[in-house]
Amino acid sequence: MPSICSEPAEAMQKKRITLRDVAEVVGLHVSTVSRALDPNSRSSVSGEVAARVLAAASAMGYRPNRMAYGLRTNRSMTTGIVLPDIANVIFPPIVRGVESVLEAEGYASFIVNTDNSPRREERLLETLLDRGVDGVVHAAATREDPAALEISRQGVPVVSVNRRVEDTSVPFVVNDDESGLRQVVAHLWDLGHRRIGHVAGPQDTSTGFHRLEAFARCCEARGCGDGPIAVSKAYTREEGRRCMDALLGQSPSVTAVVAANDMLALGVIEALRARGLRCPEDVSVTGFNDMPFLDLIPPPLTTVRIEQFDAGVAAAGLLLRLMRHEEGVESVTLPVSLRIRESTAAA
Amino acid sequence: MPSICSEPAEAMQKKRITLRDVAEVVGLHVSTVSRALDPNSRSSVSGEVAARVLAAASAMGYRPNRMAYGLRTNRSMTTGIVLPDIANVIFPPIVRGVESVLEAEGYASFIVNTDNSPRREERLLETLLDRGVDGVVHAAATREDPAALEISRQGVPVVSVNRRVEDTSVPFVVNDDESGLRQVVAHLWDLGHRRIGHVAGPQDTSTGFHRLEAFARCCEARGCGDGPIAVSKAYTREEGRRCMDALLGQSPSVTAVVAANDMLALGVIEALRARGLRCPEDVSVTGFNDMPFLDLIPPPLTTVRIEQFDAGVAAAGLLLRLMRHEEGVESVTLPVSLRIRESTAAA
DNA sequence: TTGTAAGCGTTATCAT
DNA sequence: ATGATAACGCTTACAA
Repeated sequence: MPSICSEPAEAMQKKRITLRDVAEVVGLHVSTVSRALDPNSRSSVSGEVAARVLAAASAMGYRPNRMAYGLRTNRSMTTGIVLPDIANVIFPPIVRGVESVLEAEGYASFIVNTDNSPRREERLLETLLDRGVDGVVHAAATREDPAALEISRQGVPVVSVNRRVEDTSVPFVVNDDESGLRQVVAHLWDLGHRRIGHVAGPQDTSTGFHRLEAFARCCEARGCGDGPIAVSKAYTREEGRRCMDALLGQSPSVTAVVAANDMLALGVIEALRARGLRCPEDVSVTGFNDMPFLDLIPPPLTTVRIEQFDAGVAAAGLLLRLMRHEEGVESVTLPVSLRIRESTAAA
Repeated sequence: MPSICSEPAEAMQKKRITLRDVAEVVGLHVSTVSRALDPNSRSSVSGEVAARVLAAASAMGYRPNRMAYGLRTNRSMTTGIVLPDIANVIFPPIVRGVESVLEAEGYASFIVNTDNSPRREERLLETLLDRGVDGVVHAAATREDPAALEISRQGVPVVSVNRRVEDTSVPFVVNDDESGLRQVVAHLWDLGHRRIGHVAGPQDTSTGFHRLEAFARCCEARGCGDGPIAVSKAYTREEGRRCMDALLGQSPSVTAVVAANDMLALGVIEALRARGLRCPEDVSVTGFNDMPFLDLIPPPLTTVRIEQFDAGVAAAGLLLRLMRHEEGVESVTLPVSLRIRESTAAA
């Protein structure tokens, strides 16, 4: 098929410049060019050559082929961020925190969304590994997370953030759920509430589980351990509504409800409103997370502030150390603080 | 270093199974195994062999190395989704729409977040291409988007969604901004408003630009073309507040304000409130997008409903056709509808 | 139907 | 300081 010039101006799919192209132009061997281009081995090449190669490469618009690089080195300079729910506004700040440190180190981050499905989680983790990510920040971990444990065991650096896997072989950055719940219950107790209910989070998440545990312990300690509890299946408004309905059916006399997070709390307040009950006049409600947008939604929610961005930063820090095979990477628990607003009032 | 068994049980980094490993086990050549595993060329291998290979591969937990596959075939079965703002809740439904069709076709999607920075956008697009994505769904396109145009020109399949690039070489799925704005202005006019202001979106986005154009045209046609206009630099609450302050300074007599999207509208209402003005009693306000959460924020916002999930589905459909090199991939404009709620009232 | 071998674009290990 | 060469794991003509 002898064609003088078969390129239609349209689809000028100009072939990507490779190392060989650069080598030909500068009249050197590809290996020399490779060395000149790699900051680490640049020292083993003459200054004159380094300069010439660098100039030619940038002039020609050379961009290394990451596939080839990855195949050869088994590194991709890419990390994955696994989110349980892309629509939950507490995660963007975490993502920003993670990216702020990883980008500075030359890593690109790909975000994936499990929609709280373990099957999707497993699939997506596989996908990420197939694409050769060097590490994973996991914000969608469950307490027993076979998929996360498996890849961690295989030697893939994984750090969970916000939630943790009970098996401590996966380092984590979490918020002090226990302390947060203690502060919330103390606050309600001080307001005179003696019949306090709890809309718990999904029990396969560490947050849901530990907040429920802390709630029970605090109430027990104060002698009001008989408050009603409803366990949600997901951190959504819908589940908040459903659980609150169940709670009220079971025990109409509650004067306060501790929700395991803000989303659930919003659902709780909706359920209250649907029954003609008001918050906080009839029932006090608390959340957890202090998510964005809360300031626009009445009543201003009393909640537990967590430092989302900082958690992301910390998680990325751990991941970096893991990826560098450093020793003694310790999990961290970040402090939280109670934000008293208008959804809680005297009993 | 003669070690009988140097593997510490700890770091049992069991080497990844390769095609060769499978080939050895079944006693066949790698090429035969490769053919047996590829549904397309499986026909050229005996049924018995196919079965044996498939069994062995799954028993051994074989997972193909995408890097090698990609290096060889120049395909990665991966697509990128570029978002302008991961914290904006209108994008999750779009992402879900995109994923719903791409996943069914075997593609994994990686989400990246530009934070509205053209520099980040350029960097992230490069990152995605370096990692060998087969196509890009671009929700962060600007009207003149050098980076998007460049990769599109290079032959990378790109579809923009929600926003469009003016240069039509990048196919798009957008909402009918013009119609939406016409409906909004007609609604306000019918309510008796004659002095209508506009808080416009960033003029480097097609949404901001075309909504402003449509606003001006509609007002002109009705003889109230002298309403004040403030142009925002980003679709955020903060910018909404700032622009509304400017608008009121410039022209305190407006009785209605059309915001270019819901985020801006929320800021507008905040600015109003800060001055002791009420919505809708003193000033009517409208938004655009009908984003999630709006139902919880008072007053219920009159806005333009766009079908976010559908837009994602449509965009993914176009992208698939592009990736298959099909002809005649046509951009689409989706219909919108006015949602009249309580943020608008008689003048 | 199966095997052979080349090659995708790199980096790393030699030798020069 | 630079060049030759092998190898990473896979696909795909081509040969048998």
